[in-house]
Amino acid sequence: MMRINKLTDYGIVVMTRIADMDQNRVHTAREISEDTRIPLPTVTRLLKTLSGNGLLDSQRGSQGGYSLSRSSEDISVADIIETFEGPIALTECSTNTCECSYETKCSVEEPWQKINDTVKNALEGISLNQMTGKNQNEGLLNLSMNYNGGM
Amino acid sequence: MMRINKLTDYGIVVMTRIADMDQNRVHTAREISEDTRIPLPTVTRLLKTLSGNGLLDSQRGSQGGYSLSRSSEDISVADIIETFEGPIALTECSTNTCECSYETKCSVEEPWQKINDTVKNALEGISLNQMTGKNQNEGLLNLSMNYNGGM
DNA sequence: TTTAAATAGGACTAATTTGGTCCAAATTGC
DNA sequence: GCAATTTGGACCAAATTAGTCCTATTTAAA
Repeated sequence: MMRINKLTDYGIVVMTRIADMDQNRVHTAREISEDTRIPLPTVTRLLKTLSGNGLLDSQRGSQGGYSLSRSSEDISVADIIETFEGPIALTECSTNTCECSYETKCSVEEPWQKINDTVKNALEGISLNQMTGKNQNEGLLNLSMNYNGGM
Repeated sequence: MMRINKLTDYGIVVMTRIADMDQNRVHTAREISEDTRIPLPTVTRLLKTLSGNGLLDSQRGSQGGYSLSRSSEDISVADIIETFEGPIALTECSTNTCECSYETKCSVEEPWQKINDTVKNALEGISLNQMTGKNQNEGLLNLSMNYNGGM
């Protein structure tokens, strides 16, 4: 548990898949559905959300489809998660709209901010490019170096 | 979004509160409920879970109650989260029971493992002691130093 | 200009998870 | 024995999430 939502997970799969495809043409929802085996209606919704949030460019009409709005190096896992789930925040308390119905909750607010920042930075450090097949090893290497270096 | 559950959040509040209390005696569910303003039945359940997982010691009967099973320095936020939510894993794929119904999902499995490790390590680095009022500043300082040093 | 192939937007339902409450049993100290 | 606790488990209500479907709009090509 402490999971990201299933749709977010699918969203990352879909984006990864598009990043792996030919960048010189657009890809239709149907094509991506067949490719990932995620049901078409669901893929449709994912793509709408992703393009609505600027991670994908869309082209309507016949011969239309979707493509990455920027290079896969410039799209992070955090970008995708935030598209589906809003700002990365493990507790309500760590958002600015905190109401803190229970007194003591507030004493843990500041530590939570830092915890969230840590998680957020970790996720921002993973690019879509690192999730794709070809660049997988490089990506992993970088991540573990960055992380272990600090601890 | 991408939240830990409310009960987990409460669990951290409760544990923090107990860590802030007199360590020389046990504390009843009623006392903790009044202190945190979390309803008694809910507190009862939280405490049962926490003691069942070894984070609290329990003493039955009259004059009974709960106390930390070990020093607040030796209990991490990760310990508490895992008590309520099981192993820290942002996606199903990152647990060993992954079924991977969609082919492409598997190509993102390894990166996810690393992402989870990063998050997990961050949470393991925060002790309950750091969440309490008195030691708050020290704790925060350590966390941010650890983290920023690496990136 | 018509048609077919796409995306866009939003409503809706079913399934799942979560939060919260309650009850009966076991334990312990007075 | 009695009162104060924890223990274990069942249970229901509320909220969230997943998934589907329908209609409108846009575009390219026949």
